[in-house]
Amino acid sequence: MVTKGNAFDPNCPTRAILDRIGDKWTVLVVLSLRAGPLRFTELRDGIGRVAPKVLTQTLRRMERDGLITREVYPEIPPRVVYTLTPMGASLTAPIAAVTDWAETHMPAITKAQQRYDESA
Amino acid sequence: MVTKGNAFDPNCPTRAILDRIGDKWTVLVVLSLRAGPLRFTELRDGIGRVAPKVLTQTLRRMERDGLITREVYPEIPPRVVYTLTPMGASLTAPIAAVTDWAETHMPAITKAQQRYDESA
DNA sequence: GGCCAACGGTATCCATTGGTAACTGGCTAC
DNA sequence: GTAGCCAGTTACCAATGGATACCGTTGGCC
Repeated sequence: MVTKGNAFDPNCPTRAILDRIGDKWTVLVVLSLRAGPLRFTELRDGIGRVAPKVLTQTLRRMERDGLITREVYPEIPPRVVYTLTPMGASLTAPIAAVTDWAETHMPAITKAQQRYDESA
Repeated sequence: MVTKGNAFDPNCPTRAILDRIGDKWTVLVVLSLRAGPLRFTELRDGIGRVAPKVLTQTLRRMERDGLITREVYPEIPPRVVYTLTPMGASLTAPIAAVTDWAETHMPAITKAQQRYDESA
Protein backbone atom coordinates (compact mmCIF):
# COMPACT_ATOMS: atom_id res chain seq x y z
CA MET A 1 0.00 0.00 0.00
CA VAL A 2 1.34 3.34 -0.97
CA THR A 3 -0.29 5.59 1.59
CA LYS A 4 -2.70 4.00 3.93
CA GLY A 5 -4.91 7.01 3.74
CA ASN A 6 -4.65 8.42 0.27
CA ALA A 7 -2.66 11.56 -0.02
CA PHE A 8 -3.73 11.49 -3.63
CA ASP A 9 -7.31 12.39 -3.00
CA PRO A 10 -7.23 16.17 -3.29
CA ASN A 11 -9.95 16.35 -0.69
CA CYS A 12 -7.98 14.27 1.78
CA PRO A 13 -6.99 16.38 4.76
CA THR A 14 -3.65 14.61 4.80
CA ARG A 15 -2.64 16.68 1.88
CA ALA A 16 -3.54 19.87 3.68
CA ILE A 17 -1.40 18.78 6.58
CA LEU A 18 1.46 17.97 4.24
CA ASP A 19 1.21 21.51 2.99
CA ARG A 20 1.54 22.76 6.53
CA ILE A 21 4.40 20.74 7.82
CA GLY A 22 6.19 20.86 4.49
CA ASP A 23 6.45 24.59 4.99
CA LYS A 24 10.06 25.70 5.20
CA TRP A 25 9.59 27.90 8.24
CA THR A 26 7.48 25.38 10.12
CA VAL A 27 10.28 22.87 9.85
CA LEU A 28 12.84 25.35 11.10
CA VAL A 29 10.63 26.42 13.99
CA VAL A 30 10.19 22.82 15.09
CA LEU A 31 13.93 22.26 14.91
CA SER A 32 14.56 25.44 16.87
CA LEU A 33 12.10 24.60 19.61
CA ARG A 34 13.33 21.06 19.89
CA ALA A 35 15.83 21.99 22.57
CA GLY A 36 13.34 24.00 24.61
CA PRO A 37 10.97 26.98 24.60
CA LEU A 38 12.06 30.19 22.94
CA ARG A 39 10.91 33.77 22.65
CA PHE A 40 9.95 35.51 19.46
CA THR A 41 13.26 37.25 18.90
CA GLU A 42 15.22 34.18 19.85
CA LEU A 43 13.37 32.28 17.16
CA ARG A 44 13.87 35.07 14.67
CA ASP A 45 17.59 35.37 15.34
CA GLY A 46 18.11 31.62 15.49
CA ILE A 47 16.37 30.85 12.25
CA GLY A 48 18.19 33.43 10.22
CA ARG A 49 16.48 35.66 7.72
CA VAL A 50 12.81 35.56 8.55
CA ALA A 51 10.59 38.53 8.09
CA PRO A 52 8.73 39.05 11.36
CA LYS A 53 5.46 39.01 9.46
CA VAL A 54 6.18 35.59 8.08
CA LEU A 55 7.36 34.26 11.41
CA THR A 56 4.18 35.51 13.04
CA GLN A 57 2.05 33.85 10.38
CA THR A 58 3.92 30.60 10.80
CA LEU A 59 3.63 30.65 14.57
CA ARG A 60 -0.08 31.46 14.50
CA ARG A 61 -0.74 28.59 12.12
CA MET A 62 1.27 26.21 14.24
CA GLU A 63 -0.56 27.32 17.34
CA ARG A 64 -3.86 26.82 15.57
CA ASP A 65 -2.75 23.34 14.53
CA GLY A 66 -1.83 22.46 18.09
CA LEU A 67 1.87 22.11 17.39
CA ILE A 68 3.02 24.87 19.71
CA THR A 69 1.66 26.88 22.61
CA ARG A 70 2.02 30.61 22.95
CA GLU A 71 2.33 32.12 26.41
CA VAL A 72 2.23 35.87 26.90
CA TYR A 73 3.73 37.46 29.99
CA PRO A 74 2.28 40.95 30.24
CA GLU A 75 5.52 42.45 31.41
CA ILE A 76 7.45 45.44 30.21
CA PRO A 77 9.06 44.81 27.85
CA PRO A 78 6.62 42.12 26.75
CA ARG A 79 7.66 38.51 26.79
CA VAL A 80 6.12 35.78 24.66
CA VAL A 81 7.31 32.22 24.90
CA TYR A 82 6.68 29.50 22.35
CA THR A 83 6.78 25.85 23.34
CA LEU A 84 6.33 22.63 21.41
CA THR A 85 3.29 20.63 22.42
CA PRO A 86 3.72 16.85 22.69
CA MET A 87 2.28 16.59 19.21
CA GLY A 88 4.72 19.18 17.95
CA ALA A 89 7.56 17.33 19.62
CA SER A 90 6.48 14.12 17.90
CA LEU A 91 7.09 15.89 14.59
CA THR A 92 10.79 16.12 15.27
CA ALA A 93 11.35 12.47 14.40
CA PRO A 94 10.03 12.54 10.82
CA ILE A 95 11.55 15.95 10.27
CA ALA A 96 14.90 14.65 11.40
CA ALA A 97 14.53 11.82 8.89
CA VAL A 98 14.09 14.34 6.12
CA THR A 99 16.89 16.67 7.18
CA ASP A 100 19.23 13.72 7.57
CA TRP A 101 18.37 12.68 4.06
CA ALA A 102 18.95 16.20 2.80
CA GLU A 103 22.33 16.42 4.44
CA THR A 104 23.36 13.01 3.17
CA HIS A 105 22.34 13.60 -0.41
CA MET A 106 23.07 17.29 -0.69
CA PRO A 107 26.42 16.75 -2.44
CA ALA A 108 24.84 14.38 -4.94
CA ILE A 109 22.06 16.85 -5.72
CA THR A 110 24.48 19.68 -6.16
CA LYS A 111 26.53 17.56 -8.51
CA ALA A 112 23.44 16.52 -10.46
CA GLN A 113 22.52 20.15 -10.91
CA GLN A 114 25.97 21.02 -12.16
CA ARG A 115 25.94 18.16 -14.65
CA TYR A 116 22.54 19.27 -15.85
CA ASP A 117 23.56 22.89 -16.24
CA GLU A 118 26.71 21.95 -18.12
CA SER A 119 24.89 19.76 -20.56
CA ALA A 120 22.30 22.46 -21.16
CA MET B 1 23.42 18.20 18.00
CA VAL B 2 20.41 19.70 16.39
CA THR B 3 21.29 19.43 12.73
CA LYS B 4 24.72 18.21 11.90
CA GLY B 5 24.95 20.64 9.08
CA ASN B 6 23.09 23.77 9.98
CA ALA B 7 19.80 24.22 8.28
CA PHE B 8 19.74 27.52 10.08
CA ASP B 9 22.40 29.13 8.03
CA PRO B 10 20.40 30.78 5.27
CA ASN B 11 23.30 30.18 2.92
CA CYS B 12 23.42 26.49 3.70
CA PRO B 13 22.37 24.47 0.65
CA THR B 14 20.49 22.12 2.93
CA ARG B 15 17.82 24.70 3.24
CA ALA B 16 17.47 24.96 -0.50
CA ILE B 17 17.04 21.22 -0.68
CA LEU B 18 14.46 21.33 2.06
CA ASP B 19 12.55 23.80 -0.07
CA ARG B 20 12.64 21.35 -2.92
CA ILE B 21 11.62 18.16 -1.28
CA GLY B 22 9.19 19.94 0.98
CA ASP B 23 7.27 20.87 -2.12
CA LYS B 24 3.81 19.37 -2.13
CA TRP B 25 3.96 18.07 -5.68
CA THR B 26 7.46 16.65 -5.36
CA VAL B 27 6.30 14.52 -2.47
CA LEU B 28 3.32 13.26 -4.41
CA VAL B 29 5.42 12.49 -7.48
CA VAL B 30 7.85 10.45 -5.41
CA LEU B 31 4.99 8.55 -3.85
CA SER B 32 3.44 7.95 -7.26
CA LEU B 33 6.63 6.68 -8.81
CA ARG B 34 7.43 4.46 -5.87
CA ALA B 35 5.61 1.53 -7.42
CA GLY B 36 7.27 1.94 -10.80
CA PRO B 37 7.78 4.25 -13.78
CA LEU B 38 4.84 6.27 -15.05
CA ARG B 39 3.96 8.42 -18.02
CA PHE B 40 3.04 12.07 -17.86
CA THR B 41 -0.69 11.58 -18.02
CA GLU B 42 -0.57 8.70 -15.58
CA LEU B 43 1.15 10.97 -13.10
CA ARG B 44 -1.31 13.75 -13.75
CA ASP B 45 -4.34 11.53 -13.34
CA GLY B 46 -2.91 9.70 -10.35
CA ILE B 47 -1.98 12.79 -8.39
CA GLY B 48 -5.31 14.50 -8.78
CA ARG B 49 -5.71 18.14 -9.58
CA VAL B 50 -2.38 19.29 -10.94
CA ALA B 51 -2.10 21.93 -13.57
CA PRO B 52 0.08 20.47 -16.33
CA LYS B 53 2.31 23.50 -16.16
CA VAL B 54 3.01 22.87 -12.51
CA LEU B 55 3.59 19.17 -13.04
CA THR B 56 6.05 19.94 -15.81
CA GLN B 57 7.89 22.40 -13.62
CA THR B 58 8.05 19.89 -10.80
CA LEU B 59 9.31 17.10 -13.04
CA ARG B 60 11.95 19.29 -14.66
CA ARG B 61 13.23 20.37 -11.29
CA MET B 62 13.33 16.79 -10.05
CA GLU B 63 15.16 15.71 -13.17
CA ARG B 64 17.63 18.51 -12.70
CA ASP B 65 18.15 17.44 -9.10
CA GLY B 66 18.80 13.87 -10.14
CA LEU B 67 15.71 12.47 -8.45
CA ILE B 68 14.06 11.16 -11.61
CA THR B 69 14.98 10.34 -15.17
CA ARG B 70 12.95 11.33 -18.20
CA GLU B 71 12.91 9.04 -21.21
CA VAL B 72 11.30 10.12 -24.45
CA TYR B 73 10.12 7.55 -26.97
CA PRO B 74 9.61 9.37 -30.26
CA GLU B 75 6.50 7.43 -31.13
CA ILE B 76 3.11 8.54 -32.27
CA PRO B 77 1.45 9.41 -30.02
CA PRO B 78 4.52 10.45 -28.03
CA ARG B 79 5.47 8.55 -24.92
CA VAL B 80 7.49 9.96 -22.04
CA VAL B 81 8.33 7.83 -19.05
CA TYR B 82 9.48 9.09 -15.68
CA THR B 83 11.45 6.85 -13.36
CA LEU B 84 12.87 7.34 -9.89
CA THR B 85 16.64 7.27 -9.72
CA PRO B 86 18.22 5.39 -6.81
CA MET B 87 18.58 8.72 -5.05
CA GLY B 88 14.94 9.51 -5.68
CA ALA B 89 13.97 6.10 -4.38
CA SER B 90 15.95 6.72 -1.22
CA LEU B 91 13.69 9.68 -0.58
CA THR B 92 10.69 7.43 -0.11
CA ALA B 93 11.79 6.43 3.37
CA PRO B 94 11.86 9.89 4.96
CA ILE B 95 8.77 10.90 3.03
CA ALA B 96 6.96 7.88 4.33
CA ALA B 97 7.95 8.91 7.85
CA VAL B 98 6.32 12.27 7.31
CA THR B 99 3.15 10.98 5.68
CA ASP B 100 2.78 8.38 8.39
CA TRP B 101 3.03 11.15 10.94
CA ALA B 102 0.47 13.20 9.05
CA GLU B 103 -1.97 10.34 8.91
CA THR B 104 -1.50 9.49 12.55
CA HIS B 105 -1.94 13.01 13.82
CA MET B 106 -4.43 14.30 11.30
CA PRO B 107 -7.41 13.82 13.61
CA ALA B 108 -5.65 15.63 16.44
CA ILE B 109 -4.78 18.56 14.20
CA THR B 110 -8.29 18.81 12.87
CA LYS B 111 -9.59 18.80 16.42
CA ALA B 112 -7.08 21.45 17.47
CA GLN B 113 -8.21 23.67 14.62
CA GLN B 114 -11.84 23.28 15.59
CA ARG B 115 -11.13 24.14 19.20
CA TYR B 116 -9.19 27.16 18.06
CA ASP B 117 -11.92 28.37 15.73
CA GLU B 118 -14.59 27.92 18.35
CA SER B 119 -12.70 29.88 20.95
CA ALA B 120 -12.01 32.64 18.42
C1' DG C 1 -11.65 14.76 -47.29
C1' DG C 2 -13.17 16.55 -42.65
C1' DC C 3 -13.35 15.81 -37.70
C1' DC C 4 -12.03 14.33 -33.44
C1' DA C 5 -9.19 12.08 -29.90
C1' DA C 6 -4.59 10.84 -27.62
C1' DC C 7 -0.28 12.55 -25.86
C1' DG C 8 2.87 15.70 -23.74
C1' DG C 9 3.25 19.45 -23.10
C1' DT C 10 3.12 25.59 -23.93
C1' DA C 11 1.02 30.20 -23.50
C1' DT C 12 -1.62 33.30 -21.17
C1' DC C 13 -3.74 35.18 -17.55
C1' DC C 14 -5.06 36.01 -12.59
C1' DA C 15 -5.01 35.21 -7.42
C1' DT C 16 -2.42 34.12 -3.68
C1' DT C 17 1.59 34.19 -1.41
C1' DG C 18 6.34 35.35 0.20
C1' DG C 19 9.00 38.89 1.40
C1' DT C 20 10.82 43.95 2.37
C1' DA C 21 10.76 48.15 4.78
C1' DA C 22 8.77 51.11 7.86
C1' DC C 23 6.02 51.89 11.84
C1' DT C 24 3.54 51.11 16.68
C1' DG C 25 3.37 51.44 21.96
C1' DG C 26 5.01 51.33 26.40
C1' DC C 27 8.71 51.52 29.04
C1' DT C 28 13.79 52.10 30.33
C1' DA C 29 18.61 53.48 29.94
C1' DC C 30 21.86 57.06 28.31
C1' DG D 1 15.29 63.94 24.63
C1' DT D 2 16.27 60.48 22.12
C1' DA D 3 17.52 56.00 21.32
C1' DG D 4 16.46 51.24 21.95
C1' DC D 5 14.08 46.84 23.38
C1' DC D 6 10.16 43.58 22.49
C1' DA D 7 6.61 41.60 19.78
C1' DG D 8 4.60 42.34 16.58
C1' DT D 9 1.48 45.28 12.60
C1' DT D 10 0.76 47.79 8.25
C1' DA D 11 1.45 49.00 3.74
C1' DC D 12 3.41 47.63 -0.38
C1' DC D 13 5.71 44.85 -4.17
C1' DA D 14 7.64 40.82 -6.73
C1' DA D 15 7.38 36.17 -7.45
C1' DT D 16 4.95 32.10 -7.50
C1' DG D 17 0.97 28.87 -7.96
C1' DG D 18 -2.69 27.55 -10.46
C1' DA D 19 -6.80 27.46 -13.94
C1' DT D 20 -7.82 27.53 -18.61
C1' DA D 21 -6.97 27.39 -23.32
C1' DC D 22 -4.29 26.04 -26.92
C1' DC D 23 -0.46 23.50 -29.90
C1' DG D 24 1.52 19.86 -33.31
C1' DT D 25 1.45 15.24 -34.89
C1' DT D 26 -0.80 11.25 -36.31
C1' DG D 27 -4.42 7.65 -36.51
C1' DG D 28 -9.05 6.25 -36.71
C1' DC D 29 -13.83 7.14 -38.00
C1' DC D 30 -17.34 8.44 -41.08
